[in-house]
Amino acid sequence: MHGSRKVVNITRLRQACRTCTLMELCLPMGLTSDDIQALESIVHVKGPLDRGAHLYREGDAFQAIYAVRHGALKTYSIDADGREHVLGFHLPGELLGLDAIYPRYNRCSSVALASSSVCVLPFSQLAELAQKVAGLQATILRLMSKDLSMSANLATDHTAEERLAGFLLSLAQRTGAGTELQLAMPRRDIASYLRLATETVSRLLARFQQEGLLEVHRKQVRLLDLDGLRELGGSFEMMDRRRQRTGFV
Amino acid sequence: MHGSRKVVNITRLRQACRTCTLMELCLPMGLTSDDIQALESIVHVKGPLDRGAHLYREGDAFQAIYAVRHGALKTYSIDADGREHVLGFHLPGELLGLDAIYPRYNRCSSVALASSSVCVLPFSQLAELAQKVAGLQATILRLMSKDLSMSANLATDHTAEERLAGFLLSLAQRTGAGTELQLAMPRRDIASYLRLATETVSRLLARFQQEGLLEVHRKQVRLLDLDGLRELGGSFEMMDRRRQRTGFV
DNA sequence: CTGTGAACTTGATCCATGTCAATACGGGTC
DNA sequence: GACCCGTATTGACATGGATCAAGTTCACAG
Repeated sequence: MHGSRKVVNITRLRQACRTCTLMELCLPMGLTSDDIQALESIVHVKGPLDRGAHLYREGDAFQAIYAVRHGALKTYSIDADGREHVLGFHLPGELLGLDAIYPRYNRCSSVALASSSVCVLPFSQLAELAQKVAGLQATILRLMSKDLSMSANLATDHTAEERLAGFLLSLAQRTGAGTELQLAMPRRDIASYLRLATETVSRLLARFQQEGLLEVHRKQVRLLDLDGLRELGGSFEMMDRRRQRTGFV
Repeated sequence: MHGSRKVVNITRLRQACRTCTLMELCLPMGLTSDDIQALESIVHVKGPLDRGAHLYREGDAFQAIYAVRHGALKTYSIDADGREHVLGFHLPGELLGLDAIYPRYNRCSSVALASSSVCVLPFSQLAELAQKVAGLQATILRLMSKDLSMSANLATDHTAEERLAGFLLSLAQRTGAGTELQLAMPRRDIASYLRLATETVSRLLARFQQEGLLEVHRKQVRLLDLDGLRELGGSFEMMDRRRQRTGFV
């Protein structure tokens, strides 16, 4: 764990947003080439983060927000009784750490679910730049607004069935991989995120499979009947048409 | 409904943020006098909205965000089965409509729970101004970040007991009225927001009263044992010390 | 003061989901 | 290929909260 540091730590690389396949999902979205150049000058890449490595921890002073480049991360907090609660999953192109702006320290921890890398966006510099670049300010506001919509979505679904179906649809959309899902997170994390027992997730997946809605084997999921799933968990459906991914990181 | 229009419609008043008792909670927070003057020039007051009057409806094009001046509003959406889901309550000093920035139309409706008035902040002008006034951009980002934290809080509590206790603590803090709460919303709305049955809310309030945690009579609630309530629903506790209200609208 | 309807409370019952307990699988390593 | 251990599945049972069904209280109108 110590000796591997030298190998792992390829941080502080400059990031070329202009050639990043995630450009259409991420902050540079809609910016001019000049604006993106300015953005690149304050961004650097961090990673790869091994599975289990933390990006930040609850209580850390707020310094930066992050954009996922590849891999997957989860955010979680530990409650008074020591139980872990998963607050969200973060896939390539998505921002991370926005909830720390207000309290000025992180109220949750963030850990890699698989080997991952992120773009680090030092917040004070980012805010300063957004002051000059209207399109950047607009993009940040829009992405934060999207996160607000997403949490409202989770809130609307109530039964276990609805939440799991909605979660799978949401994942399918966010990964852009069509109907073929590779779950980056263990059942326990899905359950925690949806506030269900691990066993319930397992049983529901089995039932969905019996009903012909999907095929599941461990972390491999193939969605067979999208309409059927939508009937169960419709509200998770997101509104973003641009999210159709074209490339892969 | 039609004839009363003339009386109700005292909209388009200019708002003097500088003398508003909510200044410390709302957008002008931390701005210079000049900046606030610029803000005032784009803000106008709308109201009073009678109980049941809508501020905006699901599907409306996104034009403005709103700051509650007095009263209380709820946001809700109607699902595919026609059931209403309460997404949030909005008290004086709080912003409303931020979730519509991203999709550019409102994904939920907003209705007054009691006679209310709001400041209307036309978004394009607000964004333009935030471009010039760094403190305003910072304030907007911070308030949006706070909303993200709040939704994470709701997500963390699981049992009915925890959610209701947390909700009451949150309300007490947000109203700043100490331990004396006047619930603006009916039980049905509390239940919908916390994803419980109305009867469960009623029973839990009765139980909390039996246990000496609070006194409740219809919409009047007096919190007697804050520590006891915190033990049940601790995670709702907010981090904002400035939220201690000094005045009243 | 009395009537009316909506909001709330209380009680009885049921069921979805949590909990506890085995068991099975599969990816690593040697 | 065989062992190992964390992850996932499956089963049996317990229970919190939903649902159904009366009542009760209160705000308000007349």
